Amino acid sequence: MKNLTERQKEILDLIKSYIGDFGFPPTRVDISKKLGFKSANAAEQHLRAIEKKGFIKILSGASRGIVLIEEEEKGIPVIGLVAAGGPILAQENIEKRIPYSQNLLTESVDYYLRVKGDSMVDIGIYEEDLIGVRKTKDIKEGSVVVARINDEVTVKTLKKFSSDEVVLKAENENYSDIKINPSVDELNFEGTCVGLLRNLS
Amino acid sequence: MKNLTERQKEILDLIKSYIGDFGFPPTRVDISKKLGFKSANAAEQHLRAIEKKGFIKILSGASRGIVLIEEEEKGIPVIGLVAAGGPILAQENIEKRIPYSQNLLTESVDYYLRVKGDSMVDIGIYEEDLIGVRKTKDIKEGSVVVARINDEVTVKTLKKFSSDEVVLKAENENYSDIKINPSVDELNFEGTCVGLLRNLS
DNA sequence: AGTATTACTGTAATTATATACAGTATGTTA
DNA sequence: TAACATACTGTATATAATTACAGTAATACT
Repeated sequence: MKNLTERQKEILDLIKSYIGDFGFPPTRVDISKKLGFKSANAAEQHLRAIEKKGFIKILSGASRGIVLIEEEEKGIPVIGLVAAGGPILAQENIEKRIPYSQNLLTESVDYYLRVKGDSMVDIGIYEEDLIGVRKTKDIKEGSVVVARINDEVTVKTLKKFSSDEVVLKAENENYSDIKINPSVDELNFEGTCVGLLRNLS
Repeated sequence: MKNLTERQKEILDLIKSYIGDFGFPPTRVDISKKLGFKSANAAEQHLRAIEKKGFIKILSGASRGIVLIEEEEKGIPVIGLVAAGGPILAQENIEKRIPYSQNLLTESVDYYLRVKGDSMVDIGIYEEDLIGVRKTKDIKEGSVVVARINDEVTVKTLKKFSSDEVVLKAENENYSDIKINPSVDELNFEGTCVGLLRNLS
């Protein structure tokens, strides 16, 4: 997918906002009026260029037959199992995507991670829950973090974070703390947990 | 807003599903083809009838100029505190609304209810969580329900449901079961809990 | 019995729309 | 330097689409 020129972006944005306003795409004349073209053919040729670059599909013969091609990055990915050795957000880990939800969780979420195991039940995080994760390096002691220890991804509370020792706490009395020496084990923080979703019944 | 006839509903549904498929509304000819009309005017007259009843707006002169009129519900309501004496979904109870497009839970949700108190912590439902509620009379023992007892709204697990006794269980060992005799106390089930949202951090 | 509503067919006119073809001009790539 | 992409104007035309007008027929309401 090639990059659009400034003008082409402008036209694509116009199409999107027109659809937002009216519920259907603009005609070539509509576009030309809004952008001040004196010929509808200017719009036509822009549309063809945008189609060629893969951002829209023009349905031949149909009036207003402009179909927006969905961008891949639409919606927040839901991660099921994380395959060892790769990044969390690798395509193979993405179960599905759910529409952006800024209004739902107050902080912005980069992805949802499906919880495996019962290590966090004491703070109400259960198996199969989806936790909303925000990718950030700015993690604090006391917050629930997504950590990767030697390629294994885990969700725990960050109890202690210093240069010579990191302690991750499972919120379940049956589990004991995980103590990590960062110079021995490979430790990465993938993000902080900012919300939770659960499907009941 | 008058009621639509069966045929008119069929046409309105067709319009909605067509928009879902293509991203723009159908023409009169499109509608006629799908429903087997031999004259596009059949569609035209149905559209006028549907417009007259307030479900769509026809933009004169524009091709595919059918605008769906949104029903007043602009999203799933979030209920904070329920004022005594009124219905849960009364305007005064609605904190905000979450757009349908952002529905993250698999089952359909009629509203979200903000949890007050700690009576359900043992199954991971905490104060300030939002539970997704589905309005239904079809409730089962064992499921988490939203009940109204003498005008007070509460969230509990339905433990026993028979004609002479209803038992609601708080999922917190510090609380005891609520036993209700339906012939003495007024009991209504507002719905079942189908999901949960939590904002962390 | 008369009027209105629903649910269509059939024809036709007007206008809305897509789209081809012929240009002009500028800047970028091979 | 030729070929190509971008960014338009201007004209023209086929066809897509709306929409008016004239009917038919069944059912409901007053």
